[in-house]
Amino acid sequence: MVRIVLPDGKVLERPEGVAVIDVLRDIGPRLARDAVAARVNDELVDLSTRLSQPEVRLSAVMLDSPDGLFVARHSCAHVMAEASCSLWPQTKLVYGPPVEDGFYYDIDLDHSLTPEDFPAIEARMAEIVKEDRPFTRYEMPRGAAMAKLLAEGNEYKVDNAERATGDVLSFYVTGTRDSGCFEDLCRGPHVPSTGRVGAFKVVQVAGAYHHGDASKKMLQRVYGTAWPTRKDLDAHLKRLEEARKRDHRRLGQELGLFTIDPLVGSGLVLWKPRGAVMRHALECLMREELLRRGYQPVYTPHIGRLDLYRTSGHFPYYRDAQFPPLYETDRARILNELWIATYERADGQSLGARELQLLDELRSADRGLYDQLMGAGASAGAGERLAQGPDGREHNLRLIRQLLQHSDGFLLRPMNCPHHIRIFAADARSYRDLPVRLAEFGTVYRYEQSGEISGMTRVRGFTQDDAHIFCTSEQLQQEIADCVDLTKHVLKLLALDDFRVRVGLRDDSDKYVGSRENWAKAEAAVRDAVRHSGMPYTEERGEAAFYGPKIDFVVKDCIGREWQLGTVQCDYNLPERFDLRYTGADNREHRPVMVHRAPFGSLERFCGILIEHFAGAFPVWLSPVQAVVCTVSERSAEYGRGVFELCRQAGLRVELDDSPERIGAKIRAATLAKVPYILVIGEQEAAGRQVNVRTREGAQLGSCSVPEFLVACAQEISSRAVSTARGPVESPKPA
RNA sequence: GCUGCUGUAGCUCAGUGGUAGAGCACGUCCUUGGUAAGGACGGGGCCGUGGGUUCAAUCCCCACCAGCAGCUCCA
Repeated sequence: MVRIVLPDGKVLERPEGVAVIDVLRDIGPRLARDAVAARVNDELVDLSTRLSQPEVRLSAVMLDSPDGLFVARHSCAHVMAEASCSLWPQTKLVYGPPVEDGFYYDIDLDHSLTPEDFPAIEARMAEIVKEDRPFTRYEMPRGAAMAKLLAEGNEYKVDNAERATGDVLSFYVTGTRDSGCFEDLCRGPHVPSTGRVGAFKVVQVAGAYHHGDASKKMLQRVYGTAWPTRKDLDAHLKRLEEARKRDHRRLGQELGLFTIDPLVGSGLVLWKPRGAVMRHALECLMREELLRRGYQPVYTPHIGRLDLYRTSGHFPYYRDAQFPPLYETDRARILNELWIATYERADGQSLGARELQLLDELRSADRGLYDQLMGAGASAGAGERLAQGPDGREHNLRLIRQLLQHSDGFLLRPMNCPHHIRIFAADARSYRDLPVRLAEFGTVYRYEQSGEISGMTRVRGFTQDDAHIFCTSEQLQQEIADCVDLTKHVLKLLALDDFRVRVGLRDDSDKYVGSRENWAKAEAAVRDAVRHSGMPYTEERGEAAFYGPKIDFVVKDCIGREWQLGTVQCDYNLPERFDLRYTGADNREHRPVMVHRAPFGSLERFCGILIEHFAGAFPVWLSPVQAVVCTVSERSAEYGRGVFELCRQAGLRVELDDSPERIGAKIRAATLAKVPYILVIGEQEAAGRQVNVRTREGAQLGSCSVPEFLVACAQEISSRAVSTARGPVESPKPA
């Protein structure tokens, strides 16, 4: 017998081998009819599953529950796969899991699918759904199953089977077993029949690498969405459409905030006046906070010598993500390329072909330098010869760097830290000076892959609200905690409360610098700080910076893509690479620790996210235009111009619309421009020396005097009152 | 970077193997109008760039550039 414990605590006893569906039927016919799957103990299973353990917990899974949708979407992926195989018999199926809001199926197909194919796929799916064939599971011993898959000749399924665990592999037939119906290697579970997958739609197709490996073949990934009912599907499609309306690329265009011009360059943001206003407001906010928290502003240039980045490790670590170096001279270019070729040569190998070629180039470009390098000239000592042997790598790297002292290349800076480090190093530092906190809105340049560039969120030139803290290891804990606090503070101020915290740690790859001990200390410090902050967080291996672990604040944009905003990073390694020191209380030299941190992250990305967060309807303190004076007719225009001037003198960002349009059109224009306050000025207002206040939400707040309005605005602005597009909008309350 | 799609007026988009259209925006004029669109007229286009096919290319083919979606990457 099997003891079956139901969610309400009731216990049923049934013979061993009883099917879940039969148990549900005994509980209630409607339950049995509506369930799409079941949870047995903690496992999701088919309704046809037979119970064999002596005691189990059992609950029915309904289509409209998260579990039910997960199962139905997976089943829907099978239906889509069957449709594809039916339309294009050469389709090779790869992998088709449920995902948030839907599912996808990766396929290998010579015909490249376009949205024009979707109606045919959907039509075929609808037929399969209408046939309402059962999902029938059958199992085979691993050996037999592998033989079957090999015979079928789909190398992807063979690969999937090899990766699957267990002695038994399962298949699902949409129909009865051996009926010749579509079947697929699959772990399951599935809904009882194809009629139960809900309302679906094929939404897009795009490329995807097999196993996410860029060196592997590119497959076609067909995305679908599925919901319990047609109504739910429509609501989802509607939500997507609404989300697209708040896309910062669209709103940035519509509201005139920024533009990106191919003539200037891909991924380079041009801030138009209105966008610049909101960025400036954010910068002011941050400056106030930094001064309050003991930071010191600095300014540094946007480029630096290559040798700076050799010291830091940025060059050549991230060379393919950097704009190519600027070279003063051809000999600097050749020497640099020689340095890179030498650097990339594995230890213990002799000079490579590239090195020899560059040496040839150097000989014809600059014989003197060549002789110096090769030791043939009279001035060169034997020790300066370019070492040919297997152990010459380190020697040659040093030698080339030495020769580059005369004329080097420059790099558009990919990060600000090396410049700030050199400011720290410029003075003798005592422990009494620490922590030193150097802050700068520092613009950096990274050569992002062309396919990655997107609006303001992924660009090639951006400004970080950056700062570097140099402190003792005793101070480290508090400094990290303060940075986390600052980041939380600004996110809260902007009502950006939908973020997650990610602690990025190193993995075993070779992209990290520094010793294990340094990393262990840094990771402990970061983990400790975030734990003390009380925020939920996830630890992710392989997400660290190359010099240290970090705490990232990650938000989603309006179409669900995740972006890193604020970051706090702990670094024992760059102080070592730059040989930073301070004098301790013991009058001995000590190594400081660094914290890299940027609460906004990049102003470009942050503003992009803010645009979407507020759907362009910024709080008054951030609004590019805070009020528009709209005159009703020429008769009130002069008074209107006076009101405009008064507002402007009071420091309000105000515009005047005294055009010959009708008042309705002016209000419409101001509303669409999402200006928070519209001041309607007619003869009545002129007679009473008042303004009539209307909000972009359409509320008419009545009339008040100009000073009253200005005081209310000033209060709203100085308090940095925030209302999101979702929530209610606070307004001044004119009399 | 990879796969696919797209590129026509400032913006959103029609369109055709015989050198182009709409709406919005913009300009001028008329209208003096009270809380989301008053009317008339007008200016504006190397049809992304470079090659090719063709008597003829915005349209067909190729390459490049740029944008979009996804994948991969992201200090």
